[in-house]
Amino acid sequence: MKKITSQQQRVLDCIQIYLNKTGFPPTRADICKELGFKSPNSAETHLRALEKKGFISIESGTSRGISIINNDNKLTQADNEYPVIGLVAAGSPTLAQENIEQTISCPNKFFDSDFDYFLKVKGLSMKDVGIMEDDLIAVKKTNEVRNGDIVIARLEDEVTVKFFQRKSPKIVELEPANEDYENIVVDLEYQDFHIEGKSVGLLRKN
Amino acid sequence: MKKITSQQQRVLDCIQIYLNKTGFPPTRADICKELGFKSPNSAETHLRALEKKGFISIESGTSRGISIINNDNKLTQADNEYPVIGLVAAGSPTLAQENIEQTISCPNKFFDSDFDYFLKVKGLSMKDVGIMEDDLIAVKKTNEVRNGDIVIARLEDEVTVKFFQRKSPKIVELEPANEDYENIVVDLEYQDFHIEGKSVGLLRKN
DNA sequence: TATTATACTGTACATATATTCAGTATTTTT
DNA sequence: AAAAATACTGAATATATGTACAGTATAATA
Repeated sequence: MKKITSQQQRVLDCIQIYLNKTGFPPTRADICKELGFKSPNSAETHLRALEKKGFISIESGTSRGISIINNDNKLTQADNEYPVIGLVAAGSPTLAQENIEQTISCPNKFFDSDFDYFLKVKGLSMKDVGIMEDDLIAVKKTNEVRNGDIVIARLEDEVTVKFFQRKSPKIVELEPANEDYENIVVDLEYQDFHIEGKSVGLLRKN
Repeated sequence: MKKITSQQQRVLDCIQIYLNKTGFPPTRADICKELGFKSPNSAETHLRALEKKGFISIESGTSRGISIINNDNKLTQADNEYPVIGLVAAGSPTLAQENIEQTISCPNKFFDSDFDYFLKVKGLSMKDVGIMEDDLIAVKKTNEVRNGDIVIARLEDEVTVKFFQRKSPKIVELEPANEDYENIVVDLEYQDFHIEGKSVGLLRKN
């Protein structure tokens, strides 16, 4: 696929938005109205460029005969149902009671990594990295985590979301992103500690 | 949903098949050709019946202005491609250059409201409400906003994300959620100001 | 039984729309 | 340095298309 200019991308984008909104492609005039062009030929030349580069196809002599060519994954991109699990824990972890509140339909490769469920955040212990109350964290179940990862960890009966930091073979520190909260030092030898998974993304509805 | 006749079902199927094949809806003549009718009015009356019964909507005076109304849970609950638009502006708005970086496949009803595109955030002017650099805001294109809404606004040549607050008929205030940034007072009489849309959700990949 | 909905053919026309031609100017590529 | 691509305005036009009007006929409904 050849490279696209910013203006051509705007036109392509405009077509997609128009399609999403109306269910059918725009006319040249529609594109002009949307992007502020004053001549239908402005849209026309952009469309021709997009066609030449293989981003769209244009059916000659056909009104609204534009279709966006999807280079790769399209029809096989089935959605999965992902459960939303409530984190009852407050800033310092309190409870680990998992209850599935709902499911969300979402493409498999929605985040950069695959994931297993959404976790609904309680408390503001990670607010400085933009994780707010009721946000949904996309969690990948794994215990392979690195220093600096945002992890979902269970300490005794309490589940929490924090930065992971291994201090020594037997000491792990869970660090909040909020100066009102304090680091949690975990001694693996004497405490029941488990990494549930790590955050690979975030979803917020408002 | 009212009951459909077999001929009307044939027409509805024809529209869907045509859409799948071409990417845009058929004309009356297309339907006639496909189903063997000899008058465009045959298609027209069927379309009117389908519209009356709520299966499709028809945009008056618009070529190929047919869209199939999704009676929710369908097997073909296809995702839409939503463009990701880069916001080059920093905390205080700097540039309005829109460049689409990618598209994201996402279910239509992913957020509580429908939306038109994702906006990639630059700067930290809304960090206190958990909107961080490179977050993707789901934007619904509208200019109907209320006080307290998170809006995407254009002031002169600069696009920014802020809280919306109407102070008087001619004065609007754009308020950041970060004490390091200051409110922007807009005089609608003397400044070129436009509401691009409002935030209906947020997506973060990490 | 009268009325409405369904299911067509056929003609006609206003307008919605694609598309060409003529320009101007800047940027990128060769 | 020349050629091609990009990025427009503006006007003109052939045709693609929606849509109304005039009929005919049968089935469903009130």
